[in-house]
Amino acid sequence: MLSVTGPSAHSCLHDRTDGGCAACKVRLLSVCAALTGEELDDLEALSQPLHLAPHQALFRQGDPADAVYNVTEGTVRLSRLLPDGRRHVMGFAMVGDFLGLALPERYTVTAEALGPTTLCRFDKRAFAGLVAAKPHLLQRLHERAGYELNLAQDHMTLLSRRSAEEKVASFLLALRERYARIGQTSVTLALPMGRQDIADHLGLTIETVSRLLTRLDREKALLIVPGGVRLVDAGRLERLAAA
Amino acid sequence: MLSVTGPSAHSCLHDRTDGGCAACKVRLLSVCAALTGEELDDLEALSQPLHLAPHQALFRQGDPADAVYNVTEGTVRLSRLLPDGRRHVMGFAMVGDFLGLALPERYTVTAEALGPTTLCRFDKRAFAGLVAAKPHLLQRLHERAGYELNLAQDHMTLLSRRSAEEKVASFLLALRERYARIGQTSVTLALPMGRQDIADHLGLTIETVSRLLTRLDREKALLIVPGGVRLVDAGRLERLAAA
DNA sequence: CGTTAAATTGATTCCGGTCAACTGCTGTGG
DNA sequence: CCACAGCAGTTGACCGGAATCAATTTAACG
Repeated sequence: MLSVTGPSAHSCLHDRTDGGCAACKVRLLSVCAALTGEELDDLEALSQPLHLAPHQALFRQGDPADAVYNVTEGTVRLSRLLPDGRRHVMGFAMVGDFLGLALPERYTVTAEALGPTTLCRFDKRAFAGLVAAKPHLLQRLHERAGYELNLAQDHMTLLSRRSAEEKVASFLLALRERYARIGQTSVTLALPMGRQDIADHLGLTIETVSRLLTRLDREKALLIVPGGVRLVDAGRLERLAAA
Repeated sequence: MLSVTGPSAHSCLHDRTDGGCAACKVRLLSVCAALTGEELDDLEALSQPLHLAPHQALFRQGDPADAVYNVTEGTVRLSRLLPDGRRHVMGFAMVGDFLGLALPERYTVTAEALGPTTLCRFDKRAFAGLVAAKPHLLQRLHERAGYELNLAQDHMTLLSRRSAEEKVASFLLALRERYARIGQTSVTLALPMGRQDIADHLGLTIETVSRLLTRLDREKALLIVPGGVRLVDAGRLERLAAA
């Protein structure tokens, strides 16, 4: 299906039989990194592995928020629907990302799996209890929230002050950056999301995204491959994005 | 100068001689609301009143972040400068707003006073110490960060998916909402920021903002007055913003 | 009153949106 | 095994909203 996604889905490492949180390969990427030893055992007692099929919704905008999640495999699309039907894709949660950072009453976005996805689910009340008991976990959540806020501000700047071409180039580079952060370094970039998702993320139309990708392909800045793009001339993209 | 800003600047109530934090009129609006009694005394010991003249910078993007602030009077413009000179105004901090929520290493935005402004300054190290000692203060900071994140997401949606007219209408209504939150309820809305600031906040040009305001004036949805606008037909603005 | 910055207004351009047709892939059922 | 339905993506023609360029008017202040 996706020819460039690398190793396919496997069982959730948060599953107790697999060694639990201590062995979780996304632990150091996630808020769980705030915890050690027996604290991890407490966390593990709360965790429930969860598997989503492609296009399956994890939760919807407006639903009462009864759980928080940690993505361990795959990609989740976070979006908002406007009253008139227009959609805005806030972002994409990838391996190590935490959903429900702010511990809100109700979810403010809809979360849907883009492909086969696994997560760790934590009951919100129980998790909130743990947070209340472990200040450095709260500390870590807050740091993460600050980081997210910063990303959100970057994205605002992108949305408000940049041309379509700059948006697409920045998007690809930001995605490469995120893959690098989770140890995926390849010139070929998987795009688990569709063109419409990219458009709704960048405030463009699907046609514009398509046109720009083909143009960048034609100009040999990248190569469109099934399920992703190969960044042939990353320097050129960087120049476009920086402008 | 501004004919609609109401009572003019007065001395910072965080000043010890004025009764200190306990008497601070913005306390319940700010993160300080997390604290009570003697904890407030601890906070107060750290607080330094600060006065800014119009257009004076509080800190600049990239500066080492050595303090956090609470706005007690006036309005602060938060902006980012892009390498090529384009500017994005992230938002406006008003009475009760906290600057430096995420306790970052370096400021990610530039903060400048729009008019005469007073703030409480807290040394960051000292404040961080207090936060570490008082989990419910951290809790409160984190709640606030979540709220900010939510606002940022709303604004992203606004920037990416709405027409110029919707942007301007939404901006005015959001501003009214914020004034209401701090007890300012008047049909006349003060606009302490200039047209260029509004444009840079909404991802528009100054000409477009000016044209739209004039049009809304001509259509009797609002009335442009020195230093602000009078919302004559708020219902109409709401219909425009909701679209 | 004169100087300067902010805001408004007008003419024109152009980027990205809209509408529409087409391509190609994938899966399904006869 | 092929026909075809259905959908994602691409491509083209055209249009329109906001940007750009350019004066001009208004307000602010010494």
